[in-house]
Amino acid sequence: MTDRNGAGASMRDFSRSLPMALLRAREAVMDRFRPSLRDFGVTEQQWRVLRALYDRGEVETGTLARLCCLLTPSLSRILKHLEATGLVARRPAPSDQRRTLVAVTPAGRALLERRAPFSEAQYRAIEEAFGKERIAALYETLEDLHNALQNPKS
Amino acid sequence: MTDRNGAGASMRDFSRSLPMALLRAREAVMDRFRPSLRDFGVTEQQWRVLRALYDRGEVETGTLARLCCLLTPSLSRILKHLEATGLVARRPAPSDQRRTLVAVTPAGRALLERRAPFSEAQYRAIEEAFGKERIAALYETLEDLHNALQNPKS
DNA sequence: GCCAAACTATTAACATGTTAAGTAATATTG
DNA sequence: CAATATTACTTAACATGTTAATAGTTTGGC
Repeated sequence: MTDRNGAGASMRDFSRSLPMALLRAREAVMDRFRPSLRDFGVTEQQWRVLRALYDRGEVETGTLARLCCLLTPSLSRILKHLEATGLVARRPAPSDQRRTLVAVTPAGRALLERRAPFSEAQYRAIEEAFGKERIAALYETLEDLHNALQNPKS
Repeated sequence: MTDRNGAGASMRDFSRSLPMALLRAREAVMDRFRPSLRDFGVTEQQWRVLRALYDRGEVETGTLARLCCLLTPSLSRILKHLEATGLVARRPAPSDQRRTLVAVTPAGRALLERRAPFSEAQYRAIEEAFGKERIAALYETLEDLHNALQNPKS
């Protein structure tokens, strides 16, 4: 009996929590990116939205939420803020008035391109510290894990 | 030139964002745990706090924050809530009145032990879907990544 | 064409993430 | 030992996470 709480309750060691392990790793990575995000006056989530729009052009809100791993209520507020600061533009979809199309503005694009070099520099530092091949392998493992858990036995 | 935004800006593909990859994987995992958290009326972060206290006994607030990957302002509010609902107890440290010691109460312990089996069942499902060995390897990779990024070149 | 059901986005309410400022206790220095 | 700096925690303010409810559109029978 190694657990300090007795009772024979079979509880896994807290250090073997998968959500915690993923969170700790992610925080270690984000600590490298937070300084420049702060310097450019955007939050992590705002950057994700701008980043996705830069790649994809004009997309629907729902699609954007999936791309950015955001829930639609959060995205709603983020878009309100980004629109107010002139970094994105919204318009109703012509074919379906329920849907909203979002796109990055020239000002948003300019911000993206100004910060990109700082972000890339951190990626190079991370790859140097951990190994480019191990990073590539990690991407693959994480995607596999995501796919494996996507469709439950239902 | 394959980027749809021209301008020659060298911006990595959004799918190769390490924070996004870690977040997507974590969300896929958390989706398995959220239902039972909801059933037991605790948030993810509240559970982390209870879980850490169950393992470690009485600990200082600062230590607890590090263990749970929480910032101290967040932990402050979480502890206020957990104390109000009788799941944890706080007292000033006898040797240093600045510090606060926190411990789980019997009610908190009871909650932990009631939910533990549901959590373990999900771990078994995840290990079955992805492979116990790959999970173990992932833990190691994530910890290595965390350690590699801990002490910057400074 | 009409009505109920399904869909999309938003708002509301409460909890947490993040940074800065504040408060109280301890440690340091002269 | 008094003035100062440091430490530990909390509060404050704004942004997001999460769930439920709401409002406007569209779709599918009938």
